[in-house]
Amino acid sequence: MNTQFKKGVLELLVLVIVEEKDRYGYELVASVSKIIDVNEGTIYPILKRLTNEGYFENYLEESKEGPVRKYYHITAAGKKRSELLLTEWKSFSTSINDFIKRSEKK
Amino acid sequence: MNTQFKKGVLELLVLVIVEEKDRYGYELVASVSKIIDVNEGTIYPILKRLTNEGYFENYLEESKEGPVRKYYHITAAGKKRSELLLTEWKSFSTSINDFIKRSEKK
DNA sequence: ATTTAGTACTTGACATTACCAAGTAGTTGT
DNA sequence: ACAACTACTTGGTAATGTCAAGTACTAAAT
Repeated sequence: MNTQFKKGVLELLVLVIVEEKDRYGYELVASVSKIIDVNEGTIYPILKRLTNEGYFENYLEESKEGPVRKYYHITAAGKKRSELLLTEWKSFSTSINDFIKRSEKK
Repeated sequence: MNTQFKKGVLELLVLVIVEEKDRYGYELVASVSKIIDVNEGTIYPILKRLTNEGYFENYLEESKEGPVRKYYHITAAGKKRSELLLTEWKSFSTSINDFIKRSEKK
């Protein structure tokens, strides 16, 4: 799958998934992977960035099945960011898909 | 509009528009701008790249309204590339939009 | 007891692509 | 001459995803 298409969209997916409920990184990699193929080394830096930018807060919790998990919780700013990206994505993908439909009719 | 969303998609738009008929750069900037906001300095490098990669061929033609125009014509490889990107885009945007719809229902 | 597999996170080097800005230059109308 | 529009070029920058390698913990198999 074209790597370029994912740019920006992964951030949106991560925001939406964490907004639903608190998640830890490894879990997120699995969740996002169900939607589009993605790499561990891609998701973790996004989590770190979104935390630095104030969209997430994190806390640690022990696990019975492995090492400590770092959970991410969305902030108010994160919810705003999520809504903004969602709106932008819908408008963007609609524009592109409408254009494609028009060009296919010809 | 989120710059990142455009990555890869501009190449697709350019391919589809040139596939329809031969186009010159300035015209393409205008065509793509009708679909999504885009910069001159973004389109010209894409044209150069797609030509270097064998997806376009170009030729010059005089214009009555200004300097010489460089027209781009799609090659067989370009048509293949266009189809591939189109398929990938449709699959990608469908995956994302289906996920969004599911998450909004909850 | 040791190995293997699965869980969980980190990070540095790299590749790709869009933006911005500035520049060159032809044509037309004032 | 000058401004406005047409037309193309390019160098520096920013943003983000990939790859690869590494650290480390737990549980089950050998």
